[in-house]
Amino acid sequence: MTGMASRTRGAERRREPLSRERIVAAAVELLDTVGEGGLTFRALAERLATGPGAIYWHIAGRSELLVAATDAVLTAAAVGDEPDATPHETVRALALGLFDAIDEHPWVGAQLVGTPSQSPMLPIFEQLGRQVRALGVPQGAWFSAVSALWNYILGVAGQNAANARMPQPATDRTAYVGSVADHWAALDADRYVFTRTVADQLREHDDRAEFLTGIDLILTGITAHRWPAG
Amino acid sequence: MTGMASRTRGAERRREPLSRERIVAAAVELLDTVGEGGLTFRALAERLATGPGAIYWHIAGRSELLVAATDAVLTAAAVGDEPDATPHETVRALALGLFDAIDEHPWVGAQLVGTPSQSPMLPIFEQLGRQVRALGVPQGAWFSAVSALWNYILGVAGQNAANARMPQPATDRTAYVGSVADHWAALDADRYVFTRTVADQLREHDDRAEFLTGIDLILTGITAHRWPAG
DNA sequence: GAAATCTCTGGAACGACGTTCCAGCACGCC
DNA sequence: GGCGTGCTGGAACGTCGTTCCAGAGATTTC
Repeated sequence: MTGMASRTRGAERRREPLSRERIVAAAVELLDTVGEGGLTFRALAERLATGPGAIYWHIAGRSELLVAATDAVLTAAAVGDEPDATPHETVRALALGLFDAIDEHPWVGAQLVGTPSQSPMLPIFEQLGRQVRALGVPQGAWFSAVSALWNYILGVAGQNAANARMPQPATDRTAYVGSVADHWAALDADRYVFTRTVADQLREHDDRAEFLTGIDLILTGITAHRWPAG
Repeated sequence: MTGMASRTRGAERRREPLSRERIVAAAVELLDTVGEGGLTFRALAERLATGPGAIYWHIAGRSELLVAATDAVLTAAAVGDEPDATPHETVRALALGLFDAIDEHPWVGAQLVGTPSQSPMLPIFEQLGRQVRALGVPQGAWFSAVSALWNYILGVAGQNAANARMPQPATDRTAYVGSVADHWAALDADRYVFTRTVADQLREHDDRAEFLTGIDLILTGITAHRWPAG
């Protein structure tokens, strides 16, 4: 497509025309810089040098824009599967790809937990399912096993989104975790024995490694669980 | 202006004054009947026969109101622990209590995933932690093990909240699940082999039982996992 | 008992939002 | 030229969270 006026209009327009892709790209940029609440049709219009009404010609509304933005980020972060990897490794790679995408764009996490199984997630669900099948889980338990993985991943996604929303957008994350850990360590000694004990583990933990540990945990459970006959 | 008799009968009490509790109770009622988006300071004021400004004397803002409503529901649903129960049974009871509370008030699920570890959840975290400890997990892995349970529970909470938000508030849930299952069954036969296969499991699954299966799965993983030395 | 003070009320108003409406532009086609 | 169509962008509508404030009761002070 060297597009020498093959389909484009003869004269170059003054500005690049609006398009669904340009709008979605601007929306992702806005979401990344100012957060979920910062995505406004007015701000978006200003960034695109137009008015709010023009955007509605290309996109039905705010929710469709959020779905499109999520889809754009997720398909860009899609993981190609290594043919020689074990099911365990493949699940880890899939989950890590999701984690990193959500870590980079926390609003994606909020969007994923806020809407029921959406189209951009279906391929990931499928890939997870195939690995579960390859782990030798009996067919009657496929749905349960994948659901466990699924809900865990969405839970972490939601927590990441919530953490990114809480303090000032630029506050240091370790400082925030540290303040929560301080709070835990100062709890009542009798009623919160356990929480006090793990305060330091909270302070020093690494989100990404912890997420992977949870994945391993569930995979261990999936293979070790005594599934009901079926 | 002849109103000398503006005073009501002596026995008739004046309208019950506003109070934080009355406001929170009305908010929970509103959230249960019209959903998360239906909680409006104007609707709340109308229900309390007052103006929006009066509410702000007792409660700082919308988010504090949501936290207070969540706290009210969660403390009302708190589970007392049976002394003779195994750790496994106790975790199941705790998780089920949370599940049922969220099932009855789906907006609680959205609230829990939308805010970082909040005060009303700390007791539950503590109780979960004690059971994990009782399961024999090495101390260095306490935080990881509880986090896995935690994130799974929050993931299910978020999905429940999302499901309750999607269709018309009164639409039958099984009909909705059925339509999703139909969609899954009609997917491309090559690219979605697995998803097609589990479409019927999705259609016939029971949310509550599935949730419990996931809990069992993670508990199995926690006890069977080869924790790193520490 | 009058006046001052405090607590609490509720209606009006502000600014921002999502969304709709519509007058008008630039083009493709006759 | 005229005309229709695809697209633009600014104005406007209704609703939201929130703030403001004049004042009603109740309570205290003189």
